[in-house]
Amino acid sequence: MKEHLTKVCCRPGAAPQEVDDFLEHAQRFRALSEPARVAIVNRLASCGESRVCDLVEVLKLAQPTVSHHLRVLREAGLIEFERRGTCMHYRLVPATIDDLRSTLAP
Amino acid sequence: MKEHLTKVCCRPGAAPQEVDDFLEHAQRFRALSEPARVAIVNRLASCGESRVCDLVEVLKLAQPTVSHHLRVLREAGLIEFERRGTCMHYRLVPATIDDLRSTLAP
DNA sequence: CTGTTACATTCAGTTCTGTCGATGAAAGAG
DNA sequence: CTCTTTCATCGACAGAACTGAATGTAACAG
Repeated sequence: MKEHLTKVCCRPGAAPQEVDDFLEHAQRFRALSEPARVAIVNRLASCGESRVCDLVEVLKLAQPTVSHHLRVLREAGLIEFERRGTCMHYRLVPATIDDLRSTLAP
Repeated sequence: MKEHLTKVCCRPGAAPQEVDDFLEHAQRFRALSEPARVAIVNRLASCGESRVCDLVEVLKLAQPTVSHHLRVLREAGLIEFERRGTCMHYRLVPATIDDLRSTLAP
């Protein structure tokens, strides 16, 4: 009695959809799975740009910790930076944000 | 020389926006930070409903592992279930998905 | 050159999380 | 009642990740 009456997939023509196919999406969601990183994204969204020293002051976290979170967001493609003098100016990458939002669309 | 010339927040009238204020958003993003869980949400979105045994077959993961992921998604409010006989039928909670998507809006 | 500022990286400690075998609970079938 | 099926929970382990002190690096001032 191994056979199931219901089909495994409701849409026979759809792609196989293995678990690994969703690795990239999961990695971007993971970048937003920490309150500090959501706070960073929120600030960049409202300010347009922020320096690291400002983020350290706002988030009340140690500077290496903030740099760590910025690296995670950067590697996920959610933010980018530009050097001006000794300061690093971070800003959002709207295209990635939009792409992530569209994956939640019905 | 402690004082900065630039304001800490670009929008003086905005809320304080502490790190902990984003804890709830981060928790929901965390629920989607695993490929298996994104795959579950994707399947529920396309099938409307799935039993646990079907998800085990599709995801090729052990049954306790799938139950664990379902619990994470359930506690995040992203999915809900209904018992029919001995089977548990899981489905999405569209309101939570929509709410999460709106947090990524500009 | 030296010193300072702003930031990244390294390292170590702690906590968290995915995975699955073993077990338990709930609902039928007979 | 017993047996089977379906799923949740428990327990343990390996790997991942957050945090921050110490250190390294790059740019600028003097």
